[in-house]
Amino acid sequence: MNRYNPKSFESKWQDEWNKSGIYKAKDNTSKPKKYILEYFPYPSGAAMHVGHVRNYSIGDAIARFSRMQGFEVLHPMGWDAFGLPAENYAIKNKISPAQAISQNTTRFKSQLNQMGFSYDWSREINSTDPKYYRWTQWFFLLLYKKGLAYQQESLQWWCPVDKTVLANEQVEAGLCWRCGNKVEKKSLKQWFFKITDYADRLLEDLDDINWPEAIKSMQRNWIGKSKGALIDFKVDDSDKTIQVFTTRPDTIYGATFLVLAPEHELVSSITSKSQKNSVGKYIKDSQAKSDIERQETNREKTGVFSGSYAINPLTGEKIPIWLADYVLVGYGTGAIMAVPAHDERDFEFAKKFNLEIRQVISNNDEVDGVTLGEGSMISSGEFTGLNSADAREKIVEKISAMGIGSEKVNYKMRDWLISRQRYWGAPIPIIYCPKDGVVPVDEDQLPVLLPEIESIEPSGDGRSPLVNVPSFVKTTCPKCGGPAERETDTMDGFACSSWYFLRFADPDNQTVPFDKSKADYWLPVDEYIGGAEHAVMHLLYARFWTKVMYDDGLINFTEPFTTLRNQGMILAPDGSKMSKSKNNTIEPDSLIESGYGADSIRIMELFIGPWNQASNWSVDGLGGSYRFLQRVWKVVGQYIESSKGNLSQEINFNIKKIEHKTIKKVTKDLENLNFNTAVSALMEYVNELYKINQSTGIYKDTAWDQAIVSLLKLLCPIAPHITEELWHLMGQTESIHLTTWPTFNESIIIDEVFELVVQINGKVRAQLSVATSLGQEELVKLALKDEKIIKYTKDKTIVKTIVVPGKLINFVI
RNA sequence: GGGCGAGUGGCGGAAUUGGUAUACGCGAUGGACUUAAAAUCCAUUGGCCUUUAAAGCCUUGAGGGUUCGAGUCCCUCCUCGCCCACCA
Repeated sequence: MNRYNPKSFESKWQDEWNKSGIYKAKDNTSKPKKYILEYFPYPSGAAMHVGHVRNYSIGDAIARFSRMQGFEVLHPMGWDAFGLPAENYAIKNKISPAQAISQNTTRFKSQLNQMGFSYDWSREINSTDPKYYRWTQWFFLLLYKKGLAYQQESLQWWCPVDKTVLANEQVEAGLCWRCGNKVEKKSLKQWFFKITDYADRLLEDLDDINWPEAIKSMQRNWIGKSKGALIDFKVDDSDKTIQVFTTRPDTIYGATFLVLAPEHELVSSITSKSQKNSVGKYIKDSQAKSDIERQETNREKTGVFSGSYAINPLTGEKIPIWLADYVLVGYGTGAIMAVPAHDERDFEFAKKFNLEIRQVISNNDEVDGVTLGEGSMISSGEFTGLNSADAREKIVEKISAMGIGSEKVNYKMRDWLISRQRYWGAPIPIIYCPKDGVVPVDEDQLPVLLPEIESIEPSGDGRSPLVNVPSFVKTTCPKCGGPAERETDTMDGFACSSWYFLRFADPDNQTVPFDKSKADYWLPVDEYIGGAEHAVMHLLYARFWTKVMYDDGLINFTEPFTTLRNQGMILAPDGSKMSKSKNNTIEPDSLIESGYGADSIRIMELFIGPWNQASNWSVDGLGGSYRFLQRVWKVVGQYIESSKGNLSQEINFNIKKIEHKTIKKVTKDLENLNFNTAVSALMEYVNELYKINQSTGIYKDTAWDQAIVSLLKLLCPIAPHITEELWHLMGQTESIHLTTWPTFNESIIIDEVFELVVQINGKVRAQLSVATSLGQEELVKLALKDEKIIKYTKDKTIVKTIVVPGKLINFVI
C-alpha cells in the first residue's frame, strides 16, 4: 500500500460526489428532515481563509453526521453578492460588478469544493441573479401592500465615503459598519421598512428559540423596550406644550427643570430674546461635534438655558427649560423632565448649572445625593407615603384624567432604512407618475432589471448612478399609462439575505418565491451556523420578514432559525484577527497544495478547541492532524493487505470493547458538537488499535473487521476523503457517506474489573484492580488489606468510610 | 458604567457535572534509522528535583467557606476577552 497522500485521491472523490449527487436533498420525504445552514458567504475579492473554513467544517460535520443518523438533510450553499464590496472591487479592477461576482464565486466555490463540503449544489442561489432578486422585489411589494414600506424625508445617516445612506443598525459608534469612516447626517427622502411594528413580537419570540444568550441580549438591547409615560408640560406665557417621555412618572414632583435636545423642533420658538445668542452658539457647537464625541461617556455635561419656563403640571411650579446634548433627539420625544435627585445624568447637570435638586423618593440606596430605584414617596402631595411603584400607576392615572399624558411604551429600535444610492443592488420596484404619484410596479412586470451600465460610480449629488440611465429611468405609469420615472435607489443588501433560507427550499420556482409545501417541509432552519457579527442586522431583519410572511399566510412558522450557533473565530498564529489588509490570512488552498490535504485542515479546524471558542491557527498543530490521518491510513492499510490471523478470544474481545466505547463517546460528542473531544477519542482509538497490531503482529481477525468499519464511519463526517478512499480500497462499492451510523452495545462496554481508588482523608493512597462484581463490604475488606493502606491506618481509628461504587473508597481517620 | 464569557503544564486544551487534575495534540529533550537532513518510529516530559528510583509534599488567577472529597458549589477580590454604552 502507498503512503498516505491526500493529493492522490481528494479531488477524485470531490468529482465523484458531485457527479453522483449523493448530497442532493429530496423534498417531502417521509424521513425526519434536518436543515443545516451556514450563512451564505459574500464572495468578495479576498478569498476564504481558514477562519471561514471553520464555519463550514462545523456545518458539514453536522450535516454528514445527521445524514448517517437517518435524517433527510438540506445543506445548501449560495452567494450573498449585492452590495458595496463587490461594487468597489469592480471599480478598482475596472470590471463590472457582475463580472467581479462571477470571478469571485468561481474562486469561492472551488475553495469550498476542494474542502469536500457536502453541499447540494443543485440548489445554489445567487442574490444578484434576476431570477432571485425578482422575488426580493416581490417581497418589497408585499411589504408595501401591507403598509410596511413607506417613504419619509428626515435626517439620515450618510456615509460620505460609501456615498450612501445607512440604516441605524449599520452605524456603529458613529462609524460606517462597512468602511469604518465617520458618518454624517443628511436630510433625504428614503424608503423604510416598518420593523418597529414588529418590535414586541421580535422581543417576545426570543424566549422560544435556542440561540446564544449573548445574541438574544444584544437583540433585546437593540429593540430597547421601556415602559413609561408621555407627559405634556405647558410652556409658561405661551400656547406651546413640550411633551416628554419618562420611565419614572412617579418622580414628577422632583422634576425641577426640562431639557430639550438641541435639535428639538420647539427650540427656536421657546428661546427668549436675551438667550438667542447663547442658544444659537450652543446649537452650532453641538452640531460641530462629531457623533463620536457626542457619544463619549463621562463627558462633562454641557447645556444652555432657553430663557423660557414650563409649568410642572402637578406642582404648578415654574421650572426652567434648558437645552443639552445629553438628550438625544432620536429617542423618546427628544425632551425630558429632569429629576436630578433620582437620575445620575440630571444630577450631574443640575450640579453644574446650579439647578434645584429635590428628593421625592426615599430608600437606603442613596449615593452622593442621588437615590436610584424604588422607594417610598416623600414631598409628593397626595402621593406621599405610597411606594413608588404604586405611585407610578396612580400618577399616570391622574395625568391621563387631566388630559395631559398617557402611558407609553417606547423602543430604541428605529425603522429599517433600505434605500441605497448605489448601483449594485436590487432596484426598488416603484414608479413615480406626475399624475398618480407613487405607484408600485405590477407583480407580473418583475423583475425590474438592473441595467448594465458603463459608469457605476455614485452620481455625486447623493443619488444613485441609475439617474443617468434614461432607458432605465423613463417608463410608463402602470396606472395611467402616461410617462413616468422609476425609483433609482436600490435595496439594502440585507433585504436579499432576509429570505434566502426560504429560497433554498425551492430554488428554481418561477411562479412564486417558494412553494409553500416545500417550505413547510424544510423550514425552519434547524441549525444555523455563523459568526456573531450578524447579531442585530441580518438576524433581526430575517426574523422580521419571517413574521411578515407568516402574517400573510406564506409560511406556517414565525421564527426562521430554531437553533443558532456562533462559531469561535480562528485568529492568526499571533492572536490577531486575520484580514487581507494585515496580510496575515492563511488560505486552505496553499495548505492543500503543500500536501496536508483537506481532511487534515478539517480535523484541525475542529480539534483546535471548542467549536464556539476563538483559537489561534497553528501550522504545527496541522502537522499533528496529518500524522493522525497517516496513522489511520497505516492501520487500515495493514488490515487491507493482511490475511486473516488468529488472535486470542481475549484480544478479539478487547478490540471489540474499545470499538464500542469509542462509538459511544464519538456519538455523544457529535450530538453535543464536542468536535475536539470526538477527534481526541478517535486518536486514542487509533493509537490503541495500532498498539495491538504492533504487539500481536496480526492486523486482521474477526474483531478487526468491525473495528475498521467503525473507525472509518466515525471519522467520515470530519474527514470525508480519506475514509471514502479506504472504504473503497476495502472493496466497498457504495459511498461511505451513504452508510448508517454505527451503534454500540452497552453490555460489551461494561468492564469486568476496574481500578479502585483508595483514599485516606481524600488523598489517593492506593489503586487496586478489582472485580466489578464485588459488593461494597468486600471492596472495603480488600482495601484494608492493601499494604499502603495498612501503613496509613495502623494505630488509627477509621471514623468514617465512604464507598462510591465502581470508583473509590475514602477512609476518614 | 452596564451585559455576557473566560482564567488549568512551555502552548492549544481535557476532566463522565462533586469522586485518580493535566486525556488528546503541539512543542521540547534523548534515542533508532540515515553519509546527512527531512520523514517515520521508540522513550521521557506539571513543580519542589541538577542522576535515577522509591517515597513525600505542592499545584487548576488570589484569598476564604461548604464537604469525607472542590478545577467543578458558595462568598470576596484580581486579570483578560467580546458586545453595548448619556436610552430619560
